[in-house]
Amino acid sequence: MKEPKLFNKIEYQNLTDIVYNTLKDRILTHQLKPGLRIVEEKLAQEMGVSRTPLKRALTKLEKENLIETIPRKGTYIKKFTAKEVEEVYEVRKLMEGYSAELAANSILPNELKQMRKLALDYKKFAKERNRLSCAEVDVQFHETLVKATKNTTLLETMKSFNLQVKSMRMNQMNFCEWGEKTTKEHLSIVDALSKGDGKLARKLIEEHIEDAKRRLLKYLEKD
Amino acid sequence: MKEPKLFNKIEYQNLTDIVYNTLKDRILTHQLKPGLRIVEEKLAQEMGVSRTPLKRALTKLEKENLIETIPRKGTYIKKFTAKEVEEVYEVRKLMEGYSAELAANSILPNELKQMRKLALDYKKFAKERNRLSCAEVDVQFHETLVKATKNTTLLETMKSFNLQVKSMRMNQMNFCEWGEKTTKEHLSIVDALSKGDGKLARKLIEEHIEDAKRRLLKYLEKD
DNA sequence: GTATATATTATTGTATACGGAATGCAAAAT
DNA sequence: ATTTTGCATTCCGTATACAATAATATATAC
Repeated sequence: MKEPKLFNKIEYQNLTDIVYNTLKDRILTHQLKPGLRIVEEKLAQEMGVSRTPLKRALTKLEKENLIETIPRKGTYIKKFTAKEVEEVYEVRKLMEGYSAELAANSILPNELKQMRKLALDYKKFAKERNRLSCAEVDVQFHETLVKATKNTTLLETMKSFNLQVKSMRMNQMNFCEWGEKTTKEHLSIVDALSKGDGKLARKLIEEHIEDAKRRLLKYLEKD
Repeated sequence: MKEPKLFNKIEYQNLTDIVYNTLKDRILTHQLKPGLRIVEEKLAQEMGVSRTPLKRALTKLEKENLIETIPRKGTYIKKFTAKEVEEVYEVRKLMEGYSAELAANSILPNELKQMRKLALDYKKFAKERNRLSCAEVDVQFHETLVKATKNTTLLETMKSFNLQVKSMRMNQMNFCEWGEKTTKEHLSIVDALSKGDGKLARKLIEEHIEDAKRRLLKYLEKD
């Protein structure tokens, strides 16, 4: 008999982690703009911490390809080139195509349900022109798909990639314009999965990502 | 008219990078054994540096999944479970299968040449029972394949994975036993690539990695 | 003797200090 | 006018110091 827990473990967050998460958010939402130089002392003071935890947070972000550090020079918010966008989306296609085919046999009912919900949430947020929420729900949809493979390593890799994806498409102002289309595509992917049709699911998601890539690249060209 | 350069750029290596590279080597060769606890002060003294650069190096290694840090407790050399081995090898199959198919159309003559050389080097080292060199040459063979796709992002991801692969199979004492078989398989992959037969190259490398996975898992069971 | 409380030690997390490299600018030299 | 040099400033890399927490040992109560 399981007794209800009165308390959840309070998890200690060290300054490094807080700084890391805060910075990550500011970078992904482009409040810290790509190309910007980070001066450690200044930023540390603004955040009310010393350079020690800041530097550690920066080291982590560097490993995630969200900032670039040139030794003895400085650190800069990462600016993604068109080639990198192209490459990251290719890898996404690869990973998610594989996931779709595999997940068709292993996805759990509640995962299907969750994906359907996320697809509909997207529609709602798109109507409200809430870009940030659209982006977030979209990422979650795709991550749930990969999660359904039960391959934690793949999921972690995917998550790391999605950080870059978020930053890459942050500027895309017409993100919500495609709410209807995206939702329809997402739902048809869920459909294919629920029917256990892996080949179809793979085809659909690959096209879906390819589309998104093309839209994004076209958008970037205009800059 | 290009005048000959008298000087190459002197590249500065900061302590963090030196410590990072040294530790990485010791971890991958299991001179630092999986499960071992790292006490910062002690290790820093042994290496003759302060905790500052050491800590930064550890942060990097953590992002590469070579060590685990529990806040306020300690950091430990990563021990891989059978499930993780399984997962990493699945992702490898995915990435390299894709690379093989793609590379069949984009691989350059000198890349083909290099792969052939690496395959033969493997044979040589296997005869000499030089496990470390075998492992190194093997990794290079596979990385060259991915490099041939010209997708830098994919290559970087692959490299990061290969660090874990190296650690995972370090204990496998019978690594050289399979020199003949491995070399034959590597050469047949090069063959398929040189003929531009992407489908075949994919099939061959997927089987090759699947084989390696099975051997490794069987080996681990005995522990 | 076991369990609880307290003191001690070990170790991590963070702040600070300092040397030295990079940068920018003004003065000197060409 | 243009280049070069010297100097001041800014900023990064590293060492060190200190605070906070976890682990361990010791003492005390029952």
